Amino acid sequence: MSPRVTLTDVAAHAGLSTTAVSLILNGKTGTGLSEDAHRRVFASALELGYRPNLMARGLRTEKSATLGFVSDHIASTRYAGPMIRGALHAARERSHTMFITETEGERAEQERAIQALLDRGVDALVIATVTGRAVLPERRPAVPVVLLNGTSPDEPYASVLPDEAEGARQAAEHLITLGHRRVHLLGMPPQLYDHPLITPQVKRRIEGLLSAFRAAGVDVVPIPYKREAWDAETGFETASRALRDAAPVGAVVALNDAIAAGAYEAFRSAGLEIPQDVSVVSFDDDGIVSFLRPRLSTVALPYEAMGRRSVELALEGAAPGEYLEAMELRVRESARPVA
Amino acid sequence: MSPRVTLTDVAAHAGLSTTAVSLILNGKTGTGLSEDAHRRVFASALELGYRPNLMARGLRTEKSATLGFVSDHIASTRYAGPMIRGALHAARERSHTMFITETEGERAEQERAIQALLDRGVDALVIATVTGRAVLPERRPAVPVVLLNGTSPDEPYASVLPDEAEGARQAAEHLITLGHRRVHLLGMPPQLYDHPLITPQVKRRIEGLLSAFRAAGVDVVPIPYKREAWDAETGFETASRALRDAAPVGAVVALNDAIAAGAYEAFRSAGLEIPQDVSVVSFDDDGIVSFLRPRLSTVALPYEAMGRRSVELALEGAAPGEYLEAMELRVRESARPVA
DNA sequence: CTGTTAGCGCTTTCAT
DNA sequence: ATGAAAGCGCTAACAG
Repeated sequence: MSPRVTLTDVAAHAGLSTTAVSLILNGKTGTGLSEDAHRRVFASALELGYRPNLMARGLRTEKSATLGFVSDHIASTRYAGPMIRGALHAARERSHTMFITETEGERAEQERAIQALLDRGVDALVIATVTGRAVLPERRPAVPVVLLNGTSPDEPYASVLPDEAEGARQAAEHLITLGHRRVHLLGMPPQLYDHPLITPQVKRRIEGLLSAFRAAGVDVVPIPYKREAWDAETGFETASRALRDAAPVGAVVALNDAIAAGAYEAFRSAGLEIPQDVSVVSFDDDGIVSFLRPRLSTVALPYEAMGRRSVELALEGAAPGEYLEAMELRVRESARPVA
Repeated sequence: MSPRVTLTDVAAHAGLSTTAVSLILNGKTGTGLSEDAHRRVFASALELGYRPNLMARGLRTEKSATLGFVSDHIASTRYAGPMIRGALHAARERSHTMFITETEGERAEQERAIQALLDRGVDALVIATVTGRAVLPERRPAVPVVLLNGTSPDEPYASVLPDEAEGARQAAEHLITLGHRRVHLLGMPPQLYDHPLITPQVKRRIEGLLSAFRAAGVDVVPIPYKREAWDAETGFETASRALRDAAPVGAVVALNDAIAAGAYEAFRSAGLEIPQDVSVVSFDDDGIVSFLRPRLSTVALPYEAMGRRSVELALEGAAPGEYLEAMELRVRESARPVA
């Protein structure tokens, strides 16, 4: 409708030059502009409803107050949501606006997305993954890039990751403190390396568990998965196998919540009560298993905090390296002291 | 790193003016520029890796190839995901990039978000809601706006909605075709108007059901909810009440999937088999109840298609009015012919 | 067939 | 204490 109000309009209305108005509106200090000039400018801007044209400003300053969030998946998983929400909040607090794109994990699509964002002058890029495996851009963009929930094997990028080692330590510590001296690990990979499920994060989770238990002299019984999936079915199967081949089972660590859910089933079918007969501790705090009773004690993935952190780092152009976000054990009712 | 390649660079390299290059690169026709000029320009652009600066272009053309998606919730619900995905796809197909913001349904926050997006020159806005109740902008923005999954009571906006009336008709038709002559409606509102749960969409769902059943001479038994929530608990309670106060119960329509899930429980506790003893049809096709057995026959909400449609309409500046997206009955195993 | 010029709205030297 | 002028990269009248 009404043609946009520009700096020139405000200047005319305030009886000053655009220079003066720009200086004042941007809070530039040390420009001996009079008190009165300030007053007039603010009044005019307010009265006319002036809003700076950010594209024009960006053209001049090379800053767009905009950033790009490139994610492999956003709709198809419940993990993306919290990361995006955290990122969105951090961006908003810094008066930035966020472009979001979804790449389905395809390299070509990601390149297109990054290019499209760069063409629009984003100030920074966060490349997020829900799978834990980041796809790196072919050429390093000219703006800061941070990897969210994914690592860069060789090339140095800033990457935000959950502190799996410390989270694992807490899970182990919990069972140790409760007096358990023998613990089954449900969903262990048959071998630790070069396996599709084993992202660097997962490796740290497992190694953290192992080293904490070892340090405490706790007996660890790995129950590897057969199917390559960390789902409820695997949980059911590994728990059943533990009961059959490695009894007695007094405490288990499920490598994620879905496995824990399956294990619950298996233990129940076997007539065992949780936590009276067997203690369960798990990872992720995945909302989807909130229906479990007794409620699951699990180490939460800090997705929202990670999302937030990623844009903070991106906007301040943080140095390459790993930025770990704390994982926290949420103690509920699925584990208790050994009888 | 390398300073950005501009139009001027390409022009110099090709030995032409920026005008010629601009014309050629934008595929402007009818500008008798020589074949040779075309060749040289494309070659130069390619060789130098030229990418147009979209902010500069936008400053000139008033088009940014950008749009804003303003949603009340994105992380906290599983409905937002598909809408966003659909919108993202439509935007990408049209070489547009999408800003996403989350407002928590707060008017002030939404105003801020809209203003921020307008400041960045978005070409259009889609205002999405997962609650079904759109918050309208205080002043109508200067760019096209479409409401996604929400209506505008008074002011005329383009709004994309599920075709609830037709979806309801399909659900009713299904039971009618199976020979049911008496159907219980689980989760009916005590009165149809001025009730918190009753968005215009829901009203159409209910009225669609009622009119289809009435037309077929089917006996409808409404079982209103007590607690104001369409959740599993309400499903359990209404189904139990139907059994107790309005037996026999041979077929029910649950007003959404959560209610259906609760009803499953109630029927089972009462020793009834689905679908042998009672047929169940429902609405939403909410992934979260995919665990139900027998699998639920339900009328799917077309969220992804709606998301897609919303940006198509926004980008073409569609006229105010309602744009309905088809709902589809997904026939599975929860209903069968009357004995 | 091709080039000159102006200008989008803003910031930023540099003068005064 | 304030303003003139240049210029960010692009497009579009208008001339030749």
